[in-house]
Amino acid sequence: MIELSKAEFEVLDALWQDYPATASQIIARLSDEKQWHEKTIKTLLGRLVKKGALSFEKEGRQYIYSPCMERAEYTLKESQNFIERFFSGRIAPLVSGFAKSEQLSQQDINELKKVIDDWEKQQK
Amino acid sequence: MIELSKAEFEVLDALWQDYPATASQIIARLSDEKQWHEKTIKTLLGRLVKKGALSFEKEGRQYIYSPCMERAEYTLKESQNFIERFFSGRIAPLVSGFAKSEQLSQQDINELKKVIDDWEKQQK
DNA sequence: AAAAACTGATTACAAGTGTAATCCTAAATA
DNA sequence: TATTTAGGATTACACTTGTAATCAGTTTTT
Repeated sequence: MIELSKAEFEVLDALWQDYPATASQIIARLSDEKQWHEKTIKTLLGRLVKKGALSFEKEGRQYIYSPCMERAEYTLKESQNFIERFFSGRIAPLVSGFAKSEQLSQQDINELKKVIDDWEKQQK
Repeated sequence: MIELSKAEFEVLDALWQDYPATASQIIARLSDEKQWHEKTIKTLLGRLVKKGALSFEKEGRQYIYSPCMERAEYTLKESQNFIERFFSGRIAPLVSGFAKSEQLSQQDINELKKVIDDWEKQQK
């Protein structure tokens, strides 16, 4: 699995919002949430390319970036990894921890029910 | 939140197995799963103390270590953090991702149902 | 008592990370 | 055309992390 740092992920996440995109578009998107210097973001873009998380095409003297994988694919792998490390690969204890500490809303519960429902239909 | 590295967490996890414990007990526990040198584990213990994740008492010339927080408390915070970063704080999309990629077993589903059930009883 | 072994403390060192600044070249502007 | 500017490439630098080795003092062993 490609290992991304937190900052790298945030840049990739900005690209996932809408791609392909140029560096300056990505910088513009991030400027709302982060106080990163433009140079910082370019460094991170370079590292993402080096790690194989992004590809680009030249257009004039600019690069047009695209992610090399889908967000869902990446977050699924990260999730598996996380759940393996902290909960021996089982997902229920994570949810249970949230429930016990009253971190679950009725909406969460409804959404979870729907996920279960869909899963069961799928099995049939 | 105290930030622990992967290696640090594994050492702390070994301590959570049973504590208080001495360095050599922790080293013994870890020797099954990891090929870490004894010195490496002691370094990690030192870093955990420095970060405030462990405390110790002297007993003769040894230290008897204890974790400064419970495992459930730590994993809950990590989970919140994770879900915030990757799923904007909502837990269902994580579970849904697992479901879609066929990572959920019937047992997982049963456990999740139970969590939901308990939550609903709690609400009443 | 001298040597060996064990404990924690200190030091080491490369790779990764956050956070840019500087350099170099091409394009835009004055 | 001379200069400023915008883009990417290269360099920087402190802090963290993985992974120990060395040091220094105290028990054990011989």
